[in-house]
Formats: sequence, C-alpha cells, structure tokens
Amino acid sequence: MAKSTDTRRRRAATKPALTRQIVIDAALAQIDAHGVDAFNLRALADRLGVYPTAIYWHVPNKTAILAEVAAAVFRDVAPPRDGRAWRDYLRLVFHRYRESARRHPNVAPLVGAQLVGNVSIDFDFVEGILGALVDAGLAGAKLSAGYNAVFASLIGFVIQEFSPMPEDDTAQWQSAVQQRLLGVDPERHPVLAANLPLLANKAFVLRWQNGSEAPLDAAFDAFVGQVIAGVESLRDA
Amino acid sequence: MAKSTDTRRRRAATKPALTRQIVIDAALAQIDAHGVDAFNLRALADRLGVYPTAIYWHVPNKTAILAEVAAAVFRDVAPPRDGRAWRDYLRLVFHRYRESARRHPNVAPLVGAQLVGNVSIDFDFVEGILGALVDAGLAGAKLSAGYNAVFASLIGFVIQEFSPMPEDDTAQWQSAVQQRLLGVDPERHPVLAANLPLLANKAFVLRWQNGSEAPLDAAFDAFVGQVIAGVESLRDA
DNA sequence: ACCTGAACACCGTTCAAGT
DNA sequence: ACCTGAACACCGTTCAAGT
Repeated sequence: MAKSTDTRRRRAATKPALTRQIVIDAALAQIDAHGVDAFNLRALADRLGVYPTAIYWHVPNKTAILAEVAAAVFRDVAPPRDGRAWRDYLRLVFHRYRESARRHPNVAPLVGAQLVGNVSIDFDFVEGILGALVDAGLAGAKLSAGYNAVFASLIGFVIQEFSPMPEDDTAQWQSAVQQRLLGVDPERHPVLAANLPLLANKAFVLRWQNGSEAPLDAAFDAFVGQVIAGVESLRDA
Repeated sequence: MAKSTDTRRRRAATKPALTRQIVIDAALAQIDAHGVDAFNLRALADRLGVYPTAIYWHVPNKTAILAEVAAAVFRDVAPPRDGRAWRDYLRLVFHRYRESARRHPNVAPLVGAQLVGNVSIDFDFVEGILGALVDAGLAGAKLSAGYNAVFASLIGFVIQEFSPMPEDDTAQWQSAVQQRLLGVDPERHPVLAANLPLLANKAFVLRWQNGSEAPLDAAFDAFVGQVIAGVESLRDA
C-alpha cells in the first residue's frame, strides 16, 4: 500500500537497498523467529520488502544463505590464546560456543548439516583448538585424533542440547514423551526406571524441552571436564 | 504402460500391496541412493509403483517417514549387557553404532535433527549406556551427566564422520576445500600450517571426503578411549 | 548494477471417488 | 480397507524486462 510505495521510491533514490550482509542478517532473524524448517525465500523477501527474486542478485541460493547464517552465529567463538593455559582455553571455547548456540537455538540443527562444506567454521577456531592440544602435549596422529574428538564432542553436545523440539503439536508431543517415560518397564529397563526422576527432562532423548527452556549447565560443565580428561589420557596413552 | 497395468491388477487380486514397513524400507533405499535432501514422496511412490497419495494411508507425513528410517538404521545397536565389563560394553556399542552409520551414511544427517522427538532411539540403547555407567561407578547427578556426555560424544563423531559432503558440484567443491587448505597462512594459523599433511582429509572441517570414502578408524578408536577416560575422571571427581 | 514481474517445475498434503 | 485421481497451496529458481 502507501508504505510499500514509499519504501520503493526511497530505495530507488538511494543506494543498493540490499546487500549480502542484509540478506544474511534478515535470514538469521527469520530463523530465530520461525525456525529452519519454516525458513523460505518468499517470507525472507517479505521481511526485506523486495521481490523474492531480488535475493538472487546477492546470494546464489538458499543453501548458501543457511551456510552463511550458521557461520555468522559461530563467528569469533575462538578468541586469541594469549597466555591462557590449554585447559582454560578449551573451557573458554566450549562455553563460548555453547553460548552462541544458546542465543540462536534454531540454528543448532544447521551445525550438523555439512552445508556448503563447513565453510561455516573458520580456521581461527581450528587453530585455537590445535594450539591448545599441542600445549597439552599432543603431536602427530594423536594431535589429529584429539582434535577430532574435541570437535565431535563439542558439536554433539550443543546440537543435542539446543536443537528445537518438534514445533507443530508441541504440547501434545511433550505429553507423549512424558507418557512414554512413565511407561518404562522396570523389568526390561531397570536402571532407567530406577533413575527416572533424575533423568527426566535432563538427559538426552528423555527430554521434552530443549536447552533454551531447560539448560543443562551442570552437565555441560562436567562434560568439559571429561573432554579435558580424555585429552590427557590420549596424551599418556 | 503394460508393466504398470499388470502390477495394478496383481495387486488388486492379492493383499494390501503396501504396508508401513514396505514404505519405510523403500524410503531407506531411496535415501541410500539419493540422499535425504533429494528424498521426496513422489519419487518414493514411483519406486513403490503407487500414487504418491497412497503413502498417506500408511504413514502420517514425510517427517514420520524420516524418523522411522533413522530408527530402523540404528535399531538393535545396543545388545544385552551379558557379562561384559562396562568398558568393553561401551566400546562395543560405540563401534556398532558407527557401523550402522557407515552402512547408511546418507542417514547420518537425520541423527542430529530432533525429528519426531528421538523416538528413533529406543530405551534399550539408553538402558545399555546407563547400565555400563552405573557399573563404572556413576550415580545421581554424575550418572545423568555421564550419560549426556557419552551420548553427545557418540552422535557428534558419527554425524561429522559420515554426513555426506555437498553432492551437487562435488568435484569443484573438493578442489575448493583443498585450495583453501593450501592457502593457509602460517603467520595467522601456525599450528594448522605446520600439521597440514597430518590433518588434511583426516580432521573434521579440513576434509573433502566423508567417512564412507575416507574412514577415520584410528581416530575413532582413540576417541572411544578418551570417552572412557572421561567417564573415569567424572567418577573420581 | 540492481530490482521487478512473470513464469516454470516441483513438492507435500487434502479430499473425494473408486473398488 | 486401501488405492486412484484431481486439485491446492507453496516454494526454489530462471529469465526477460525495467530503471
């Protein structure tokens, strides 16, 4: 209507109106609001006040947008080492990474996807981890294995903790999970049954809320400790 | 044409023709062949020799199919404990899980997705891990944290190792990754640069082939060792 | 250079109709 | 009960046209 005409006129009078960065930022906002599954170029175009096809001038396709969004969320998670001891540095990076995911939980599912080949993760991140592991005393094949282990652990936990639960029939689904837990058979699954109050909504696969609603802070702290212990054991192996 | 008519007539003469299980099996075959991204109900219907809408009689929607496919791939990864010591059992489950992913690498991306709420993973799996951790000496909050750590580690590694690389312009993408690695700046990323031959195509984010083409056997063995060491350290903490 | 506008092929899902 | 067949709304992407 009037507003849209105004916008268009103003835009024609001034500079580009759209840039790659604006597209990415809007995409992130869109995903924050409605999730990755619901993300589509027409809604994105609406948000930007342009025709869907205008986006293609700045970006090759939808996949590229998703890759850039993931990259944006995890940019600068690995600060310079400075004087930090390797354990402190690993702890720091793990917590910063998790904090980035917590701010944009709807982006978490993109971490697992290979996307446009993990261009998402920059070399600074890799260098940070590697440097810490070298200081820990790893070299050669152990350095490579240690890096893979640390990396896998980190993204595994964060994906699981923050990936959104099914958003359609949420309420119904949540009660289904709870019912399923209440129906645990103590004969077949004795340990699970005995520890149900402890695990319900706190352990992966046994939860009905994700990390933005029910964070696993203590478990994550313990987890980082385990990863560090694992690095030490690899070094001494 | 003729074949299709025959099929239809034979089908009308006999039983249901389609079952939920047949749909799931065909979906898995389809995903094995063409990947999750390319998976769609019309192609699945073609494979089954029915109209796309026939599928909806046996299954509520596409998401449910994907969830069932993931569940099928990882069914029975956790055998009974029998007399096995906890370390041996964890090693066994980890290797069986990885082996399942190796047989169906295109399914790996589904592991991260929350899907229909991890109905994919059954309680036998959870019980197996929990039992081993209890035998390791974990209880209470440590049991919960240990379980989360073990679970996150497992899926993190397997997703990363086997998730398919971008399949469109594979060749071009592979050389792009290699070029990017060759362009590493030894000033900014000294450790990475110094260890490049060691890490290239063997470390996550620095690879251009996935686990079906370039398995990370040694790294995985080391990884399992680290996870076990992590459990011990948690117990003694 | 950057955006509009029309158009295409494709896809998940609904629903009425057949048998 | 189980499948056909038509139909709808939606979506990624291409391409010609405008300015």
